Amino acid sequence: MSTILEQYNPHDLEPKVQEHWEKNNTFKAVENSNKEKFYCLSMFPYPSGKLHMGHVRNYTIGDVIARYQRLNGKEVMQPIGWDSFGLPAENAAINNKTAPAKWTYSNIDYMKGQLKMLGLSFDWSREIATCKPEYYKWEQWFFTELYKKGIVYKKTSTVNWCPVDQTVLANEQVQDGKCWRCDAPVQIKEIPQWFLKITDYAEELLNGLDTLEGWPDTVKAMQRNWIGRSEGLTITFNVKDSDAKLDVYTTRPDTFMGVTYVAIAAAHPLAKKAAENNAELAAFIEECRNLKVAEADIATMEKKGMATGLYAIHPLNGRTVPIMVANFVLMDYGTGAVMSVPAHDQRDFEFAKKYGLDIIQVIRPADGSEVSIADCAYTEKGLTTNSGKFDNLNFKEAFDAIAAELEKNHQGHRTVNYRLRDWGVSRQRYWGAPIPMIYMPDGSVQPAEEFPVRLPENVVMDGVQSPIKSNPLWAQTKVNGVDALRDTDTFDTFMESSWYYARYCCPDYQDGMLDPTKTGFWLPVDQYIGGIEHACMHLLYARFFHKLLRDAGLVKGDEPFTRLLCQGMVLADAFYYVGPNGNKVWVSPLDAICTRDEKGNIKTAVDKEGHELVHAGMTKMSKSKNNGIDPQRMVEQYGADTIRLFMMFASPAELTLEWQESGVEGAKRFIGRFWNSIVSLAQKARPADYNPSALSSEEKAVRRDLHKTIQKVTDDIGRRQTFNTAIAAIMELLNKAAKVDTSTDSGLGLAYEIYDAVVVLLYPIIPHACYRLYEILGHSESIDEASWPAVCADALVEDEKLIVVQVNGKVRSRLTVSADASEDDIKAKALADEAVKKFTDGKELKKIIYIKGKLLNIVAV
RNA sequence: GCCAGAAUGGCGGAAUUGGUAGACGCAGCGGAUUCAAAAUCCGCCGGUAGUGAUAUCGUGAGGGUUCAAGUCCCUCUUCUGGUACCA
Repeated sequence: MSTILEQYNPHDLEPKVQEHWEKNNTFKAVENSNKEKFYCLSMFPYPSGKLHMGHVRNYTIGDVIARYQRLNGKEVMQPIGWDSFGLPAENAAINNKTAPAKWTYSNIDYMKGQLKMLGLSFDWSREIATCKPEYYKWEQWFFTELYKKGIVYKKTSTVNWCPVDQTVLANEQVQDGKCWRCDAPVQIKEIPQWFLKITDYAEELLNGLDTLEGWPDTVKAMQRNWIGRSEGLTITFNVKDSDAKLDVYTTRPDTFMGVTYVAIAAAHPLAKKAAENNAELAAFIEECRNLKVAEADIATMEKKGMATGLYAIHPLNGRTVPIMVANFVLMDYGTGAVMSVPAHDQRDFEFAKKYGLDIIQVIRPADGSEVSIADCAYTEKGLTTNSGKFDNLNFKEAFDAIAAELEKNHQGHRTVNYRLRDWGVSRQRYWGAPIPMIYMPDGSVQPAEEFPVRLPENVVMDGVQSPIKSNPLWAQTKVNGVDALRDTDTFDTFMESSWYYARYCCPDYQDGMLDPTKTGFWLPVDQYIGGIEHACMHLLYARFFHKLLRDAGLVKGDEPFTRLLCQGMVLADAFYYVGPNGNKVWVSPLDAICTRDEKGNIKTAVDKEGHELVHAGMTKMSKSKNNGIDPQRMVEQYGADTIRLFMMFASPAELTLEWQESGVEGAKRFIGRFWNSIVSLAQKARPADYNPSALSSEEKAVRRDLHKTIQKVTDDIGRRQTFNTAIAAIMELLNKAAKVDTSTDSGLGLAYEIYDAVVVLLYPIIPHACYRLYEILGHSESIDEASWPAVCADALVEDEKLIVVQVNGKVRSRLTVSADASEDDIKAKALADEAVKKFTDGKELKKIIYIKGKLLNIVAV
């Protein structure tokens, strides 16, 4: 027998195993299989330059599920590609004096190598990059089809405008209300843009959530709130001494008699008209432009307003109420006007107090109690009061009565309203798919007919203007011999990510956007995995697109993703110091030298150059905060299996994961121990005849643990998706297995049974090590062809059970009883127990609660 | 602001349907091995009182429901994600 035992050396082993997979096309997914299909998809990455830990977490989770399903006999498709259009490429291109395309393609190359190092079981033959014309041409085609169907329309909408650079800014590019490049205060500007009518599908998108049993409730709740269906009233106010009318929408018609003013957007036509003869108002309207378009900014800014001098006439009580311009009312949303009931809405209340507007209480508590509206609005629903003939009605009665009255007068009607807004897809940027629309000299618009409308890749970025806008030649085209101009805007990149999952089914299909046969086979995606940050936007857009594709006959079924797992962020400590210009300079946590208090919290930190650092806490790993931990460096140091194991063990998938180097060390030690156990076991040949029923009772107990563990790991990975507890259960089992005496044939047989099973249980998580260990255990076929271990029901039978005995809810004793002990036996034994008697002596037994096979609680006073 | 999460030992976390709080791992401490170190192996490891058996307190804060609450309900605090042009 050889005395040199094979050492665990991931740097030697992992590339070899990966080469084997690549050579054998092990993970190529085929449609003509007799196995059940399983489509496992992780959200594709933006090729930012390097893989980050968020990617590693995402793809490791996906890979564990994919490999688990393969072991369970499924034909698994796990594709990967690149979400390769987007803003960062433009910024990087400027910084690195290169073209976005070149930068993007080289990033893809590099990151592809990094993904391969992780040993992920992707079918690389299906790789997609969305910035390639072969991909986006179909999106452009589909957009023109949607245009023909009336799903696409154009309207003006607001953007962040830098008046100095004369360019549109993303919300991200606005910092403290100023342009990130030139520091000029940003303004709101209205420009014409293309929209997709997602609101036409609002009801279906909302109702569809009820069918998504495999989605987390939290995501469904977020989408429900995002769609924000409400039932209310659209009410028309006449404007005093004018023909103009104002439409408002309210979900609280019961408060209607308490309206004391109407607020309109600064961009509202009435406001503009009123400002013509009012310099002060014109100045205020101008001031309202100094804003960011982001909802969070609007919601938290100081609420300001100014009277227009115009009055609206209340349709039911004839009262004239002032029309105010308010900075928090936006023309984009709803009708650009809102009715205000300060007595029963907190924002209206504060606004009314500030500008001396009337506050009239029209709702009182239903229980008859008094409520003061001196300090804040009363926003509960109750009974109407001070409402004339509508008095003493509850919410629904008041709603119905007021709606009926307004409908009779033709001044209002019931409306179902959605918070969801139509999807604006125009971007004034270069690095995206050109919008395939053409403007004719007569002002008409028509869709392009040839695809792709190609984006030039060899361009020079000036840092301000899109190259397809600054080069007038690009837009020039001819339609039937007539000179015309192309749209120079590009698509929102959420367009590409809304249908990539379907294109993976047929990445090379030339005859159309999608091959219905292939999508029919693979769709829906059985398991989708991605970050919770996409809960509302990407996941809603993709669901919407799926319905559009369905209506075009390109896919079947109503929903694209059957089961969804939203992984948490990967966090690391972030540090910065304040630079010479008052800017924050972020320092990598690897370069921060910390002192900690007795609780282990970071007290002070300095970097190598001696800058005193501010600890910004554990935050999402990001480029902007320079707190990314480089996965490649980690794989080079520890091996892919160790990184995979740590990621799956350190935290449940849906929660945040805090990067801790010591935890990685622990993961590596575990693999090493597991390796050594198997290598030394394999020094002894398998016993020829292994008979589990001949095991000693101690051995039987360990075998029971093995089969309980198989059962638990199956449930944890397959149903619960709590990979961390699956790993903990395996560790626990292996701690016990290490104590099995292998000097007897029965013990040796048991050890082989355990390690044969555990190698397969761990294969989804640490595939490289398990690949080799399976060989070392003496199996002739590859572990890639193995099957998930089966639970042996006989092994699970227990002859004893543990009953916890409580007195008044506190644990006082534990009883081991035979498995068939009756409730009365257990009660008698518990009451006779010394430790129990100590707490029941001299007391009256009120009752005894027995939870079968688990617990007995004696209530004694 | 609004929507959705999260908070449990020194740390990451476990407790699946209201039923033993702290599984598993990290760090730490003690020991074995070693010339020594690394690696490895064994043991201990929430607070307080006690030599100990044990008792008692303890799951962000404050209330409540229950025989029983980390878990359910109400109020609040802090942190995280999203908030429609970052992806």
